Amino acid sequence: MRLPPLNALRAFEAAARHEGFIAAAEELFVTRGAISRQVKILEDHLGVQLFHRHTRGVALTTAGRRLYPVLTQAFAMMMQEVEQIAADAAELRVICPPTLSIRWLLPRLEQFRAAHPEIKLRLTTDFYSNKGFEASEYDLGISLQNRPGRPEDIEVLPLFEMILAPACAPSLLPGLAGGPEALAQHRLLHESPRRRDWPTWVQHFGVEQVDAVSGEVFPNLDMATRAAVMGAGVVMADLVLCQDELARGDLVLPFPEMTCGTPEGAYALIGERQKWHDPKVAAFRDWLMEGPCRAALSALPD
Amino acid sequence: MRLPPLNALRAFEAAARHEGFIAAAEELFVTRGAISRQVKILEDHLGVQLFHRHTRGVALTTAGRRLYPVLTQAFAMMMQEVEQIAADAAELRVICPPTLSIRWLLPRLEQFRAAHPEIKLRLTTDFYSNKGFEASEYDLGISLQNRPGRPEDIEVLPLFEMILAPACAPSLLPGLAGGPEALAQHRLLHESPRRRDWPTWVQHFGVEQVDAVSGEVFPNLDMATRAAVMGAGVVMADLVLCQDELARGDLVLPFPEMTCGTPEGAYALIGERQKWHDPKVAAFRDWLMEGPCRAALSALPD
DNA sequence: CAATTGGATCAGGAAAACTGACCCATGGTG
DNA sequence: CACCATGGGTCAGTTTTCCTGATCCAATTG
Repeated sequence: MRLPPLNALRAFEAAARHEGFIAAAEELFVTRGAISRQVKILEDHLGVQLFHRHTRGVALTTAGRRLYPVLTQAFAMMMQEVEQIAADAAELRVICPPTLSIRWLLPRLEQFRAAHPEIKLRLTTDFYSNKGFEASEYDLGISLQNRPGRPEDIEVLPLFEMILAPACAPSLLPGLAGGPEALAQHRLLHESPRRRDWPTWVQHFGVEQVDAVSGEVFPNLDMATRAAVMGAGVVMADLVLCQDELARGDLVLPFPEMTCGTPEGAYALIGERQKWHDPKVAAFRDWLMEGPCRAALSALPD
Repeated sequence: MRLPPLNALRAFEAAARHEGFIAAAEELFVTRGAISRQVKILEDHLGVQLFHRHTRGVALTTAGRRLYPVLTQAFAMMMQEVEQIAADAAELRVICPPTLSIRWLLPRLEQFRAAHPEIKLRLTTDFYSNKGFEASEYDLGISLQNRPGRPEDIEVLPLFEMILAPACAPSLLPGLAGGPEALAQHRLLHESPRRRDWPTWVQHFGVEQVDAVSGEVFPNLDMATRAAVMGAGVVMADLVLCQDELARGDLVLPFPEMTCGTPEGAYALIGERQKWHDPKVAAFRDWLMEGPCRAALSALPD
């Protein structure tokens, strides 16, 4: 047998739940006549009375009492999942590494929220591990462009180059007037044991006197930078992420001409290919390219 | 949020199950365009893509993979209950006591089935206990008219009177020529320890010499009657239920004028009032009154 | 005993669903 | 390499379903 008309099932369920057609009609935003008719349709389909009709109100028959809870449960199941999926779909989940998040993305996010109030953006500030997409925990991530072992179905959109240059508090400037070799006499500040920014720069410019792994280590570049502002040493700064300190003069570049990139390339927006043209994803992507990225590029040399 | 259009849910479920719109369309007896449209309606409602559209076929998205099994289960739940209820509704469950069933109802039932092929009649041949209706095990019962403690909402339709008269094999007739008192010299056959047919008759005609509870007991009147045919004794026969034996001369009535009724009254069709006008119940009732009952009445005296 | 309540019914009209013809892109085939 | 078959998208027009709103009806209530 074929499943009876679904609207009739829903009308019956509402009528049974409310123990009356009028209340059911109100719930479903229709008239009593509509409920009356739908219930009759279902009864005809099943070949059983589902309600006893009294002059005042209705009462479930044996068959009706049997059908009702099953329908309630089935509709509840559907409803719950549908609501959850719709709620999740309204969200855009983004993960961004700490320094980039706190120094660049987060301050600009209010702009995005204002431009797209319909999108519930949820930002996670943390380092990204590939399993975030597999577990469908995140719709988008910000990461570095070149990463080994990235799955084939991940789109990568470069945002802006990471440009490195040593930076320190103005008080340290005199001690570095002698040129890059003078760095050997200073404490180097590292963003993490994992990243290789000092070695990259030292190797790029062949400053052999400097021990590129000496100095102090922080969990992220933000903290290393703040330490540098306090005069604790020389940080290998990212020109974009430190632009505020540089603009204010809290940090200065002892060797402004000696900048280089990294093998990891630019910061990049990454996301599963299948979600790449999702409207929310597209909105975030477009906003990022139009606003924050353009601003970032203007902070870079050349 | 409101539940999305149910037809869209059904279309999606079928499409997901078949992994394609064409197969889903065939299942639901519509065109592919209809499925395509319904799926899109659901996607718009949820604000999520449910299928990835490839040039050849479709594939569920994360959201679709999540929604699909829930819908399948919910529809299956509904379907199962609906089918069961419809199947039960097509059945008419009747319970009838053994002797009446085997000697009267069952032989005539083929007639009913032929007249109403759409009704799946299921006969239970057993004694009736009131809980049969409460447990909605039976739609109709055949019982005796007067029974203490019968609930108020049970309809009772008398069928035909139970008329008692002693009956025996022709071979015993000479021994009873002396009149009812001669019964004292014969074995009495009882239909059950519960029924009081011999005492009723003996008391009605004041045959004091006869011990109305002596003799042999059977689980039902049918067996007692068959014993009587074998010459095992004298049974207190029901004229209607023994009409075949009487007509064939296998049994004879030694005192044909001495018949009486019982305090339990007529056989009666009983059923819950709320089911009394159910079409299947009405069909059975009407058939019973028109056919078998009329025939039964003609077998009775007066 | 009139007013109210809760449902049944029906003609007419609104809304949803479907059809059928067309389009498009792709992958296999002669 | 052209061509067909496949599988889906789209849209105007039509069918079907569904709903409305008015009218009945029967029983309860004040």
